[in-house]
Amino acid sequence: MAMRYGPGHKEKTREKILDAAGKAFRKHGLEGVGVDGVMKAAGLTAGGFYAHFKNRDALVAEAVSRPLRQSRLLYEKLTQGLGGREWLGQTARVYLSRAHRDHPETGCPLAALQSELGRSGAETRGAVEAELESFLHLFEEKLGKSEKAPATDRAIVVLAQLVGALSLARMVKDEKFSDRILLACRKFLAEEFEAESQTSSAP
Amino acid sequence: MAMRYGPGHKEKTREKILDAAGKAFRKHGLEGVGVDGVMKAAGLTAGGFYAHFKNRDALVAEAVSRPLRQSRLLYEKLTQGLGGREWLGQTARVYLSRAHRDHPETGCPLAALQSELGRSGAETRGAVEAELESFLHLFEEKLGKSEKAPATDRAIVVLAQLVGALSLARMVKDEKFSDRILLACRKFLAEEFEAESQTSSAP
DNA sequence: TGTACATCAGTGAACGCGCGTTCACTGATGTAC
DNA sequence: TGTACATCAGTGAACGCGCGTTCACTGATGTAC
Repeated sequence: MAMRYGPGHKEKTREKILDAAGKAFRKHGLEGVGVDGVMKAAGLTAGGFYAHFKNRDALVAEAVSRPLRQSRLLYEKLTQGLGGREWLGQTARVYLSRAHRDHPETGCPLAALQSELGRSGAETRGAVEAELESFLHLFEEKLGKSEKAPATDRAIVVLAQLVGALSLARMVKDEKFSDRILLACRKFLAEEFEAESQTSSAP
Repeated sequence: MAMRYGPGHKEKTREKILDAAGKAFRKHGLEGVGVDGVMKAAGLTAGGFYAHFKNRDALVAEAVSRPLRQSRLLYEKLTQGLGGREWLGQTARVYLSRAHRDHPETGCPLAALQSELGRSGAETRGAVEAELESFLHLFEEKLGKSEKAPATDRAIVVLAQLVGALSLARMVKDEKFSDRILLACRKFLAEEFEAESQTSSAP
């Protein structure tokens, strides 16, 4: 019972697979779900997979970098006009929220797959690095430089803080403890990080 | 050709397995190496494994929490007498070093296994959480409180920064870029983090 | 408009392989006499 | 001191299972006449 509806539908199926894979990998890890599981989640059977992707590695690279790119584009729109402390406060509040912590499957792939990405092949690592640089450029623009550190360094520190804090919060078992980690780091970024920072709001 | 040398040798074999597993898991991930691979790395055959551990999960829990505990005990000795800025500067220099980045197999399990730990079973997560709390207590003592934040919050922020920065540095492909991540976060911790902190050096 | 055919996205069974785990066996050590 | 036996850490073959990948097949769609 094959269901096909004219041209353009292969592309839609491909996107369904990528969406399912993106969620499954973030939820269960890059090795926690197989081709069969991804295809089942997309409402398909395993055999059809190779009509869309060369092999499993190609799927991983795309399924990780795609949501990174998508959320950056969305995020650029959402924070348009914001900059400096205002921007940082809102970013920290959203990124270090309980909702984000409890739903890795729709959240940041960097935090969800951190250690596994460090061990991934060249294809995946390259795609991730490019997206990571784009995020840093955005952060630089929003944060600006300070008396002591250039904008790039400040962007790196903020990104490391965000990603590290969310990972720690997901690692601990006790929910109160986890909440405290989120709150402490959110407060730090919103209230203490380089209080004298020069804002350079985007146009 | 079984090699056995009297009492106490089973315990030594068990430790050899744990050492091999600790390194292998940090290098290849919790799912990147199997019982067979761990036993081979320890110079043994797969079958003998179950004389030492109930099952694979029991090995994982112990192989992750043991190096955490060991490095904390060592680290407590090494930083005895230090506190405040001096302590933080040295900690950042060692943790965010290129040597640490390039050798996850002997480094911090939190950074090496971050995302996988977030998905581990209750046994592993519980063991990790206990060790993580011990580290935070040590950090609190060393850092002390500031005008704006209690010691616990400051300890959490520093730990998140360390773990997040090392993970980012391991994720990117370009070495110069990776070096810059380490340097930026090291500088931040050593020179900018709450410059007016009250030191409370351990006795 | 209606029939015959080509296309090709998706199916589902099959493959070889490595995994975690089990178990009958081996053989060096420590003990009994 | 010397021989016979019990112990038990470690061996290695075997198991059932799920993985990534292949491939002959299916059947709804679009096209030709």
